[in-house]
Amino acid sequence: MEIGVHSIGKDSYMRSLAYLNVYNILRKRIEEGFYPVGGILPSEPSLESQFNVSRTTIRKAVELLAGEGYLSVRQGKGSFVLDFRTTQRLNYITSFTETLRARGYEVSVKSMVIECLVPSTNILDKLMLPNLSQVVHIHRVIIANGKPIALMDNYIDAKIVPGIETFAGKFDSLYRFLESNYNLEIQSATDIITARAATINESNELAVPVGFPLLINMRVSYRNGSPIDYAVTTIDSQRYEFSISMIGRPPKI
Amino acid sequence: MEIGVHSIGKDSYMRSLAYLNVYNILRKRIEEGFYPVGGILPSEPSLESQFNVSRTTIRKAVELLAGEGYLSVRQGKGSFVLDFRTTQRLNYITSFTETLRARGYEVSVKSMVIECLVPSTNILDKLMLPNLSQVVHIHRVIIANGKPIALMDNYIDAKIVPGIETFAGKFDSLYRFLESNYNLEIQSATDIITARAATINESNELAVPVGFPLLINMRVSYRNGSPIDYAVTTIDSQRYEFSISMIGRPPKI
DNA sequence: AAGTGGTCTAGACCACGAA
DNA sequence: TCGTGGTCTAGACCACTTA
Repeated sequence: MEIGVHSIGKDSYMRSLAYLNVYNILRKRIEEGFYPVGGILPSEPSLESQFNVSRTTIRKAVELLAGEGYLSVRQGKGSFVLDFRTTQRLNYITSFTETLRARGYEVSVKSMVIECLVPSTNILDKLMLPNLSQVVHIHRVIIANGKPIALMDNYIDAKIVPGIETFAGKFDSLYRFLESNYNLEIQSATDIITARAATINESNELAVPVGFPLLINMRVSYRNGSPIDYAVTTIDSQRYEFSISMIGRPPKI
Repeated sequence: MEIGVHSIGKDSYMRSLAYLNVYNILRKRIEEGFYPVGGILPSEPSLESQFNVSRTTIRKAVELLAGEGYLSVRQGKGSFVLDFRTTQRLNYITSFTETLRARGYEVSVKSMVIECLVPSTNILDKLMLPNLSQVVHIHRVIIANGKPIALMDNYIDAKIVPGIETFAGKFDSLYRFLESNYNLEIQSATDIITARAATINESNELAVPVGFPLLINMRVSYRNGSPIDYAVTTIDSQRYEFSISMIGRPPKI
């Protein structure tokens, strides 16, 4: 198997980094059963020569796969292929609107504003974008059973969603929209959940008193290890809860 | 999902791994303000010569710190010290006290009350116990760095933890205690996270104003499919947030 | 142009697990 | 003992930011 050594410039998403190439090929082989579930990956030295790259590169690819639940890497034994189809059911990524619908709510979007701007460095940090990058900001008010339940603010690198302004009001599940229109399939995400008191603006948009406790969910969504979307969801705490299932104890240090 | 991120600094049998040493020293400097929040870490080449290790070692330490929310690492600019608040990765079942300790907090328990009672039907439902069952209730105030951070209320079927009253004040990680003293290893759990305003009692115990937003975590822990523990954690939202990592999209319907 | 982090190489030795 | 992953070195060049 040959790996393109260097392809310079191009689109920032077509860059062929060696470890990403290895990662993508290995992942495909796992998903297609070339490396069967329960089986063992070739050893790292073997992959080195197979892909003609250094150990560092192999290890970075394997680390990504292990982090996403494809592999269990054990010193002295090898890297075992996990049943990714079941592990993914534990904490899978759900869009907020999809979750509400699954709970039997009648969901709609009251208003949607799409604008292009240069956001705060905090948001650029989350998206790992350089200074002064243009970002698309989508603001929505989510209505469940006729009453506002949450505010959603999404931030996406403007380069990867050209022309998205023309779709204002024409979608409500952003994930599904990104998948079908831009071929941007989210693979992993990290949420941070906290709580705080409602501001005046929020109390107006959500129809709750000022100071009312709100649930805040900040999510960074990734594809191939790169952040795609930063989403802040501001939720009426009286009408929504997060539910999380877990298995096992943390790795011992 | 990160692998092996929760390195504990003050481990008694601390292996002299170079990257862990660098990690611990840098983390300590950040927590003590030697590298102030908003400031910038010395460059990686500078750290190389300062610690007399290779770039790989420095990068691994920095990667750990970034993964734990201490640093924002930006190409071409540097590594910036973030305003870290404690976060919990929920992919694994973690005890609240264990998580706080892993983040370098000085954790103690201000008061612990263990009592035996017949709880509300809501709690009996969660534990799948018949009406009028006796349940052990453990109430604790968790102190982090000298200030109350959370109230913990655990409910356990009295039959499976005989004599637990005699251990009042003698443990702080309940999971570890159940594992070692009753051979009750938790295998899975489901959390529900919500938010609400602090009551008068809660405002007294947590030293926050009445009406202040609190994070509420309700967890049912299972072993062999049977509920073992129902835990309600009532948390100062200014000092703690939950972190969840997810993989993949839900199965299509 | 200079300095930063990002990637990568070609080695080396160590710690662990199985034969 | 041998093969596995875990750690580490001393370089090198690339990509991004700032000046």
